[in-house]
Amino acid sequence: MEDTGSIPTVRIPAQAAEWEKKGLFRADVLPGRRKFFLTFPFPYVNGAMHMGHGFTFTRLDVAARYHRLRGENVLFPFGFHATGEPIAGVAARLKAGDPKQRQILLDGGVLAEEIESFKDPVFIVNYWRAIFKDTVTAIGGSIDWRRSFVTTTLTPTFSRFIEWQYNTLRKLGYVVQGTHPVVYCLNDQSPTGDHDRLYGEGASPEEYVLVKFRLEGAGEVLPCGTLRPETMFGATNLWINNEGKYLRIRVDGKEEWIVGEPTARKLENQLRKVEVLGPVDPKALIGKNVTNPVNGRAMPVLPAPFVDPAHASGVVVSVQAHAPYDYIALQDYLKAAPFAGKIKPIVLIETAEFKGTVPAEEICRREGIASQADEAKLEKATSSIYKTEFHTGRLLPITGKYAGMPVSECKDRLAADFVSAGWADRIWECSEKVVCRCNNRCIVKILENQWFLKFSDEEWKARVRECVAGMAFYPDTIRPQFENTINWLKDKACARRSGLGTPLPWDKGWIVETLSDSVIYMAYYTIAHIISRDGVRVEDMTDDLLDYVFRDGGRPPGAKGWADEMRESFLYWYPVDLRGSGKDLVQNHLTYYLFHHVALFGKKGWPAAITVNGYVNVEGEKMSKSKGNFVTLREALETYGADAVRFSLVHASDGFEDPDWRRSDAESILAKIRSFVSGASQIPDGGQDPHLDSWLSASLGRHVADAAEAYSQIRTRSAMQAAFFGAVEDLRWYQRRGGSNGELVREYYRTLATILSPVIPFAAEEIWKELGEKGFASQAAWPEATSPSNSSIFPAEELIERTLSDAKTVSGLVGKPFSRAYVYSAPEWKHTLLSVVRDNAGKPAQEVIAAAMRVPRIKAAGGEAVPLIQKLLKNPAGIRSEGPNAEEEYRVLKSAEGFLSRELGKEVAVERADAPSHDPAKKSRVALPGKPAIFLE
RNA sequence: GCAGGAGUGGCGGAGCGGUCAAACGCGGCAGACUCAAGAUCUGCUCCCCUAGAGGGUUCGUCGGUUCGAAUCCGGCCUCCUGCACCA
Repeated sequence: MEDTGSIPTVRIPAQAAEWEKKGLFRADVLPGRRKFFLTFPFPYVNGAMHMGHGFTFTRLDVAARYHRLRGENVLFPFGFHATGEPIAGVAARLKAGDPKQRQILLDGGVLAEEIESFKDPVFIVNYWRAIFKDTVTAIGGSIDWRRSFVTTTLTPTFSRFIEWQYNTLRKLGYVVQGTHPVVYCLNDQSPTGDHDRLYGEGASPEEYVLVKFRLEGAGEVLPCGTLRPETMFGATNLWINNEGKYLRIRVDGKEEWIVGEPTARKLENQLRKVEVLGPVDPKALIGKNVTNPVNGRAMPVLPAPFVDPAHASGVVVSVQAHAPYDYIALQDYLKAAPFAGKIKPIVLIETAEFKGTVPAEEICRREGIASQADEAKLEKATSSIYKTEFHTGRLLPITGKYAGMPVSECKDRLAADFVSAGWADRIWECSEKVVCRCNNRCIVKILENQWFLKFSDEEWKARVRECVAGMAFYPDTIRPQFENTINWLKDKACARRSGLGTPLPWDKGWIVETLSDSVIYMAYYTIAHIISRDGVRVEDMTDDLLDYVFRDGGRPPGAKGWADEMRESFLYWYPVDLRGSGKDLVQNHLTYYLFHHVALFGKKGWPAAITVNGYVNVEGEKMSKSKGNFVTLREALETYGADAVRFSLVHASDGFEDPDWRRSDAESILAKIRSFVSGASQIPDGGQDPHLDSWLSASLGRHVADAAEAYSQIRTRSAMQAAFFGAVEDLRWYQRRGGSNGELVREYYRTLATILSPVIPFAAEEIWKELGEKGFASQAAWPEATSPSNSSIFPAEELIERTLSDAKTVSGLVGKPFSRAYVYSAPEWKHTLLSVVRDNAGKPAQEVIAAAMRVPRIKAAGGEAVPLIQKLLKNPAGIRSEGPNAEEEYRVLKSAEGFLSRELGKEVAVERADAPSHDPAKKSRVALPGKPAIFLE
């Protein structure tokens, strides 16, 4: 990507500039060397990066840097996404002089004099792209920038790559043309997605059965929309809005229908031929009779102000017995028109719950529903009856040949029968009222000749499942979510009529839609640097050539050397070893990513691992501009610096819970990092101490191993707990204990600088330089695993820590001043007794006691031994771990006399409990292995 | 509504069948250092008993399995994510 030049942006730390200048993160094919290829979902370039981007990105950058320390050849590229409507929309709104859009840009940090330029979508793309690149560089992103690009025709070679992708998918039969219902705005002439809606988010197209009730005499059809065709056997009357507008129309050149006014256009948009014959006065229909097609019964048309003429056909069939709305409405109507009293509910479904009752009447009685005004209750009652009847209901004999069938099984069959008998038709309607942002009520349109990705294809799905089974997920708990998404995924429209992007190569009126051109661009990264280096021309990137590069196609005759290099590069870098994103992309982008990879690349190219993270909350709340807790990454970097931002983000969550980022944490972490760095610059040297030195080395070894384990699974919080908090705490303890081996401590810092460099690379480099190391911490090798020189080293140190803590507790509890402390280490027979109890774990107390008494030294202790055994048996926790033996314990404590004295500020004497020189309170008797007795005097 | 995930201290969160009052971090309290503040260091920090190292109660909620449950199973409540032509 060419430099975008002079757009003022984010301050780049000198260290980051140096890494870039030295090309530390440029990765090229190194045959034989293990590689690691990871990708971040390229951001959509229409606004600043925020903490959410920062979190997902940092987790990946940490992984990149960790794998680099592991000696792998790591490729971490970064691209930009511009496909779709929003960018074009910003430019268009600005051109139209929309003041809101202008304000949004100003709020986003755009200078007033720059606004004019935002009328050009290309400028918008370049503007944000430059800021993104600088932000990513400033946060310490270890990116190979040579491979950057932006989607859409702005990068003609990328567009060519997308053309190849779709040509290939089509050849493979995965792109098909279809006809599909969508929620649609006739005013905007486009599908209305959730985000384009004023009301009706979540609503989707739903197919109604239109039952054709014929007017007596004239013979026009009053089609009634219903989702419960089975209840037609119990229809009692029709409802029509006597105040509404209705039309007489001819449908498909045949029947004449009377429908609500909007129905005409709906049907037209659902591939029906509609001829409007003129208006109809609904009042004229009131009281007339219609014939129920399913059973020939006559029933009246009644007036109903609650009927929405714009919903379905605008004419509604009433089922007194099973629809609470209809039941209550009729009760109301009867008050005004007693003649209708002869209308009786007809029960046609039997359930255990409503046996022997008229269900609608029954539920209204139970719920105390008295009028149509009780809308909330009616809604609940309706869905309750529906569920009960659908799941447990059977049709009664009145339904003729369907008698006895469960509702859940016969519903679809019955609808199909009605349609084929000519009794019914179908119409699509939104599952709830949808109003477009342009304030127009949406309808369902059946789009013809739309291009789809055939995600419903079972054979394709089976291979994606195979791919998932072979993949690693971090954390693994998201795996079921992928499996599930594969199961329900249906065909996906992959092209739109407007916006930025790449036209479908065979049907240029369509542009490949934004989620559909961002699924295999990882493969493009493997060749992007060759394209820009050699200035490869679009016309040379033919389908044949790309087949050769990516799909083992034969080498085209005229292929140049760069083509071979591309192929080698692709084969070397693929598959993607790790892709990470927020959890919202699991059910769409990440799953599509798997489908496309499975379709286009051989098994060796299938993704290896995915990591998913939660949403960043700020100060305990979801980040939002209106709450005032929206934090841009740039602002955070300027306030706290890259290391503190990275550390605080990455330390806020391990798995895919939503991390909570707080400024106070960032501040406190910043202080800790500074203190850590300054510790490395002033290392005292006081010589060796064999015990303490080997304890410190062993502790470090443990932290290194824990950190490696955590890093490799992207458990960044745990990694920091080991590599930072744990390690720093141990060093502090070492120094407090009197350890001061300068050489060892330097080595300690050097190791920490290395293992912390994935998260705090800037501090790591600073320490690296401070210690006089050559090169970069970012290029160091992960430390060798070490194991402790002897197994009791940790228990021994824990003994000291515990003894100190106990002594302090006791001294606090005594409540009176003391001048000397005596520490009595447990006698040998108690250690022996402990091991006897341990060896006999699980046996009855009598047996354990008997076993202990067979040991002479224990028997000699007599009366003291038995209560002790009972106590140990009661609290099995105490007998689990193995510690130092009696002699070691005494030695360890004795050697810590000086330390304990310093800490307590009083003279401390360590003695053997079985031979105390001074024990007026007989405290030595309570000494236990691992828990010496303490006496303060 | 459907699918998946989650509910542990003042807070963020470890733990995922027995050393759990619960790692680590934040916040709070006390002490050291400082003229002071900040930073740093050292303790304490669920509740109830007991106060010389102790005991008990708790892990959304109600049940169940088990010698033993925060951990496994079922019901309920609450929250998060997605549900498609939209990035």
